[in-house]
Amino acid sequence: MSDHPLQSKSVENFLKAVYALQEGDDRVATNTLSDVLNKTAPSVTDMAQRLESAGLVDYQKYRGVVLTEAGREIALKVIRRHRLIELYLVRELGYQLHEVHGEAEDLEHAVSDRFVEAIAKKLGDPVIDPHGDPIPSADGTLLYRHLMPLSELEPGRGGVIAQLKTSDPEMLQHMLDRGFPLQGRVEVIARDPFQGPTMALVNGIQRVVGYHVAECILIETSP
Amino acid sequence: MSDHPLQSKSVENFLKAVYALQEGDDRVATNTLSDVLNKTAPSVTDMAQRLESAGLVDYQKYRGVVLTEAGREIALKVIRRHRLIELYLVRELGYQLHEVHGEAEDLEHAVSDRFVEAIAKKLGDPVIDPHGDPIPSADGTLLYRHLMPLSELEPGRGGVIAQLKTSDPEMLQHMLDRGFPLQGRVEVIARDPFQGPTMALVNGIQRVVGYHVAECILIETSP
DNA sequence: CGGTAGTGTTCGCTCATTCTAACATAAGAA
DNA sequence: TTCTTATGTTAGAATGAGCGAACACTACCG
Ligand SMILES: [Mn+2]
Ligand SMILES: [Mn+2]
Ligand SMILES: [Mn+2]
Ligand SMILES: [Mn+2]
Repeated sequence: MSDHPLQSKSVENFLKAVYALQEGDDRVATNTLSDVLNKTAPSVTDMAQRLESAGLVDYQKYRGVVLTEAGREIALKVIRRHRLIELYLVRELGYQLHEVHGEAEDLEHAVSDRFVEAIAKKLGDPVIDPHGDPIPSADGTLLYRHLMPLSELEPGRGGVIAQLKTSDPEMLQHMLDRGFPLQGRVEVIARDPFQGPTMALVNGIQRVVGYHVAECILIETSP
Repeated sequence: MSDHPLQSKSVENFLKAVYALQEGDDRVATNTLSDVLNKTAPSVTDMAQRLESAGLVDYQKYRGVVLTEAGREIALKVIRRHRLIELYLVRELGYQLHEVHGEAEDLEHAVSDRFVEAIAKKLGDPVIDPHGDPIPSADGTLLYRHLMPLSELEPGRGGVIAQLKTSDPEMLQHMLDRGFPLQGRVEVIARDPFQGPTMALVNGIQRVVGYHVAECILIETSP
């Protein structure tokens, strides 16, 4: 427990990464963060210690990190910014889907609350960003949906493409190239074994996509 | 002469400040920069030396600093960003005039070229920002206008309010409160001596404003 | 239980930014 | 011209952010 004001690009990115990796209550390993953030392990340990003493994470030597409530609040705020900015870029400034993540990754650390709420209002307080991720509300609430990876849908089952879960512009582009747009109606026809490709009908057209990509195409299933 | 990539908020703000203070060829004193940037003198000297060795300014011990061509290019680019952002905030996001400077001061360091050109296009490639400052074009050209401070206009003379030359939100608010909006048609009626107030007709209504504020209200004069 | 492979931390450095205190120079007054 | 004051620079230190090399734990295998 400390006071330190502590805020910066590095800190915000760190907290966001912890939030994203920390499913449930699991502690996040420093080396995992090292990979995700593209920083060396010593840098991550160092940041973990600084944020621990700032009260934003609970860090325990050799057993990783979890967000405190204060840390979680900041993470959600940054994620809200990120996703609203992405949507704004697509809707108001003509960005392509694959262009927005990089830009938002920087802008999220520079815009004021005033700015965020102005674009939120202009966009009509949206709840989903252009990749299909939920946008946290100003008070930190997230829309919950139970989504299944396309890679796990049995042949015969289907639904709507609800999320393209990647921030890699190349993969995103690939998904669209292969004919899997957000909101598309999809029905699985078949899947090869050994992590083979999935064949599916998307909006009535037959499409094929590899296993690892299909893992990142999330479906809101219908009976 | 060096290579260093060197780019950052501090550097960009420094170059912008030098640009603004450097009328003609005059060297800018480190202490002047110290005031404007709200940094101590040693910090400024230090930055001057680092930018000298990066080839962005010409710094001479005890005689201040001038931009090199490379430095000027960066300064103009940052100013373009700043002013386009200000205009965008007013036109598209409903900001008040006095709110935009602070926001732009941060955003100018975070937005990409892609972003700047997107908003420039959306705004119709404007040449004047919401304070009346000229917006440098992408290739660094500035609209030139010969403007006179209201404080120097003889009684009987007049013109159009072309620029409110302050970044202080309070002063800006004050100018508008006193009835001196951009584009207003103004005619000087009288002025008290000893740096006294100026009386003027603005859009037909009689107004009064103090000397120091009148110095910052720039007029495009008519015969 | 003991040993090793893999994980995670410390140590010691570097750079950018900023500050305070101490020192140096330049410019104008006498 | 010499002295004083105002202006400007160095010295020394701190903080945040990162890195590579060396060291320390854990966990799992036999
Ligand atoms: Mn994103
Ligand atoms: Mn970011
Ligand atoms: Mn401004
Ligand atoms: Mn700035």
